[in-house]
Amino acid sequence: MTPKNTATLAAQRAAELRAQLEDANYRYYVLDDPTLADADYDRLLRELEALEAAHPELASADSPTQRVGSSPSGQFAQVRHAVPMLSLGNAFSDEEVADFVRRIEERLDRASPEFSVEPKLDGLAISLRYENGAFVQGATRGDGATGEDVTANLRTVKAIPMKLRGEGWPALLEVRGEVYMPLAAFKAYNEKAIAQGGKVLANPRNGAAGSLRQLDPRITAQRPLAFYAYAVGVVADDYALPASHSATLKQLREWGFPVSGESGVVAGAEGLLGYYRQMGDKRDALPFDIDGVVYKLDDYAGQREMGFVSRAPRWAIAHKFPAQEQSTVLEGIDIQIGRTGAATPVARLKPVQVAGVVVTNATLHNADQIARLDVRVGDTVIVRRAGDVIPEVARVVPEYRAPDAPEWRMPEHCPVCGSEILREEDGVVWRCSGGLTCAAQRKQAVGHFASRRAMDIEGLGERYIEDLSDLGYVQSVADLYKLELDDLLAMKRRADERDGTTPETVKAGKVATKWAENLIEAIDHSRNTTLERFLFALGIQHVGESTAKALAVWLGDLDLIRTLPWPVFKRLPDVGGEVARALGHFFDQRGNQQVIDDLLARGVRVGDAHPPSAKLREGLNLATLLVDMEIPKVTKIRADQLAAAFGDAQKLLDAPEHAYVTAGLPAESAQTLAAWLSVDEHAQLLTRVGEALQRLDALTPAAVVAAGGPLDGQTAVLTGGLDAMSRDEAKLRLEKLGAKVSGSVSKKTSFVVAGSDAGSKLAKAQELGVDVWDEAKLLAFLAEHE
DNA sequence: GCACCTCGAGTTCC
DNA sequence: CTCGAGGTGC
Repeated sequence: MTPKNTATLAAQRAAELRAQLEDANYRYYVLDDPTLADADYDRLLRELEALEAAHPELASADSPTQRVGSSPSGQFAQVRHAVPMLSLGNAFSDEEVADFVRRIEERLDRASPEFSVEPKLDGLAISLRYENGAFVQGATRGDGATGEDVTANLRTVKAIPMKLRGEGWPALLEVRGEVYMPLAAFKAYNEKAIAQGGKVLANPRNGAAGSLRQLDPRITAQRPLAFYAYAVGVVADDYALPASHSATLKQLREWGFPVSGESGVVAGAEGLLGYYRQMGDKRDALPFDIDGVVYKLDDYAGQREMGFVSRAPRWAIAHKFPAQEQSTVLEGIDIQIGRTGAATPVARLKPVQVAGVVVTNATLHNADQIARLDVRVGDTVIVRRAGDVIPEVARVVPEYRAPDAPEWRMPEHCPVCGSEILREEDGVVWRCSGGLTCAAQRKQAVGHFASRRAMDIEGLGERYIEDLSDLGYVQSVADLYKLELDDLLAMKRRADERDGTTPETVKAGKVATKWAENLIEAIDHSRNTTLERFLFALGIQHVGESTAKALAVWLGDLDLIRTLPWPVFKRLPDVGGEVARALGHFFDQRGNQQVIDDLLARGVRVGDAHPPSAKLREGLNLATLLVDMEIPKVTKIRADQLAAAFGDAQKLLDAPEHAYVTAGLPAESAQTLAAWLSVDEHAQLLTRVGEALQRLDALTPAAVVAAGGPLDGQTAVLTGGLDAMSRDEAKLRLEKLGAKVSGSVSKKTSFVVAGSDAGSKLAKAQELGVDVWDEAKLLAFLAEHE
């Protein structure tokens, strides 16, 4: 084969590859109907790259290979827009939109004119110039009259066609549109950046703007940008555009430009407002950020007649959504003490409307977060209500900082009780060390105890707990069961006096009595509870509903649980060292034992005790417990040897070091063990383990709980609201049929019950291909099997 | 040791 | 509801 032939073949193949790759881009970005797998796309692209490298004469600026970015260009040149890029007037209310429509109706003397409507993307406006169908220059909006030449960067945006498709296009064409970063791409980019320790993009808009202003197009090429066209700027003189904006958009799409699928045509003010609400509802589900919608009078004749006021057209307007982000002043940083003593800094903000609600507080999570954001009291900050409802401080506006604003530091003492605030070793959380001596922790402990999922004392809310605690009626949760009607009435009287409120009790004495009677009744009602609720109510660290239930099911007896040494807890599924130690630590405290005694003495009943389950007992012996005690150098094998040789914890403890060697341990291990056991604390633990074993041996283990429900072994997840019953009830009924009801969806989930307004869990279920039940299916299933 | 699955804990506003 | 971290299985 002659070199010439090779070159011709290469040229043919290159043209073929370019066509295929551009077609793939078009299908992906414009038609939203990808036909080529990513891997195939990459393969074709690499083949083309190789060809172009071997035959430099084939290289061309509009080749798809150029979309990976060429070398840095130094600086951006200025580009003058022949037709200025417009700015739009804004409307924030229905009236402003009605006014806008009325002005047009009056001027054109036409009722209910038609408007082209489209979402307003939160990105960066650009202009693209095509000469003879080829992309030659792209520029940012700049000030509207002059922008920057970002051609090389725009070549890397795959949604922008390098060549126009179809035919009949004008010799000169300028297309305007928005470059943006899709949310999924933004998220993926940041996740990757975090994993690699790189710089994170603040938000999709900044991501798009920053990416386009990169001097090195190779960096832009790595940013996942997309594009939507929304207008035509300059067009060759001899070319007649369609007569309306909507027809022009259609034409642009045929030429290969992505046009928003959310655009449309509506008539009159009602049409516009209807579209606005529709997009508002859809907003969170869109794959990109929008900050409003844009209305444009559809026909060009009407547009010409309306004309401009200064630089904004009278025939178009942007209708903005209430801002998701607002700036406000950080007036202070308070410390909130949680139930476990966690000290959480909370931003006190000058009240500001964000996305429809007035925000005055926002969490700052922890001290690390404050350091990361570098927030200082007095700063102007940007507050955001992002995808979720909870407001957060997104960032600081450094320009407005007072020069002498000091860095914020975690206070050394608890603002409530004055105890030291300490940080856990290599943890992020700072904690008040006061424990239950801290009024804040005490109040929250009572609140947790009384909460619906714990002891369920109806009517005992934050306010009463506050008063009961401050006025000295309730110090510990056990005091609740000491309260009498007169105490509550006296407390109310004192609280009213303290606050200077005129007690309405003078006139409505009966009402006040009724309130107190109800509370006494609710407290009395809570005396009858279950072991799992009781254990959960105690508020032991790391022990939530699920762990409390495991303790109740597997061990079955409060008297047993409150005396067991911590290694025994490790035998339970999903209980490891951390949780087991927390349990042991809780029950080791005399004060906690006293509270339990008081509760029982004052009539709290936790239901009938049952012996530990047989399944637990099978795996519970000296050998396993020795492993669970986390003794250095004592592996499973060593523990088996020791258990076999000594049989009993006390004998092991009393034995001299050489006996361990006789039992089979290497000298070094024996020495380590002896040293470990010489610590009093460790010896006592082993003694208690031995006693616990003896105690357990004396009990007849409970038979394995009878299985056989129709949902045995299945894991269900509930999301959204149900009409026929509460989620709690649904959970209970599913559990009765043998299902485990969990909070998060994973591959292991058997099915998800999705009620109304189901959120991310439903999405996750669909993503993982997990079965989804609607409420009807749930009801049918319950009806059939209960 | 790593990846995945769960659970616990904390949080705002009406 | 989400984040962080504990627990477990590979």
